[in-house]
Amino acid sequence: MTKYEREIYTVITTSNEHLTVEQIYGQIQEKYPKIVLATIYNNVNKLYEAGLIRKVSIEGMADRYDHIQKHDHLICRNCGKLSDIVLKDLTPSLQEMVGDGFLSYDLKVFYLCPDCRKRLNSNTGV
Amino acid sequence: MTKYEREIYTVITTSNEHLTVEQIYGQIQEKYPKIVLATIYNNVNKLYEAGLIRKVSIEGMADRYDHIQKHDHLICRNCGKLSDIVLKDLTPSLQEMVGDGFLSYDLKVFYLCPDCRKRLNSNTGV
DNA sequence: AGCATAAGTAGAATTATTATAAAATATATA
DNA sequence: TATATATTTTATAATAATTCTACTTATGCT
Repeated sequence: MTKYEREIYTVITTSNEHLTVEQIYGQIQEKYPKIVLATIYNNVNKLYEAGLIRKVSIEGMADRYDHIQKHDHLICRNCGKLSDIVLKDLTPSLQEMVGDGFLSYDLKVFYLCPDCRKRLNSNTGV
Repeated sequence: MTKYEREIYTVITTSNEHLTVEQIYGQIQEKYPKIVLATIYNNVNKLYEAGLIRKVSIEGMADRYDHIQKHDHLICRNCGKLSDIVLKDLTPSLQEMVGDGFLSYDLKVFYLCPDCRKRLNSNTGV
């Protein structure tokens, strides 16, 4: 692992958010102001291909990167807010499938986040 | 619904494949050689926003469009081949979640399709 | 027919991302 | 240590999918 690869890995895995390449770039820049965006792309791809990080693609947004601990994603249909979710009941059946010939799965659940629900409700009668 | 909207809708919903905008374009062109790609985009987006078709986005590939009947997707990790899958055991629990505050879900299962499995196995020792 | 609205066309623009070639840095070896 | 070799980074061009904008055409209504 090169210096930048390690730095980028740390940024991604210690963040509580799901960072885009731009956001990772911003954080690495604080420490290495001369770094170039392509370097972030290169290293993020290396990490992703090595299976050390996870990629989360959501409609209409740039790709985001995440740690690999198994969890699913909850996405607000309205604002795109992305959070982690652990579906205790489902995970066993899904995990069972994996191994049974399947390699992995990707589950996204859509909802309206509390903020959007409030906002949309208060707009109902207007 | 305009002429093209209807034509595009028919192409998408009667196809057994998961078509890209380019592929839809190709099919519509056979009948209307003068149609323009942007028109396909416009109408596909209209149909999608109206909830009449479904969008399937897969890493590294252009978006694909599909009918809305509920099913999940099975994707070959190697060649990207995309097929439909109905997970009888899981669907009820997922459907239960939906309605329980959740709006919908998107489940993709990754595997190696028979062709790729064969090909990769026969390369093992080389 | 005349006008309003919606739809389609043409092509430029945008955005995220990848590719490429040169320069810099790191590593290995004699 | 000096030199060769490989790897990484930089800088910038290229690409691909998609959206935007302005203009034109079609359609529906009075």
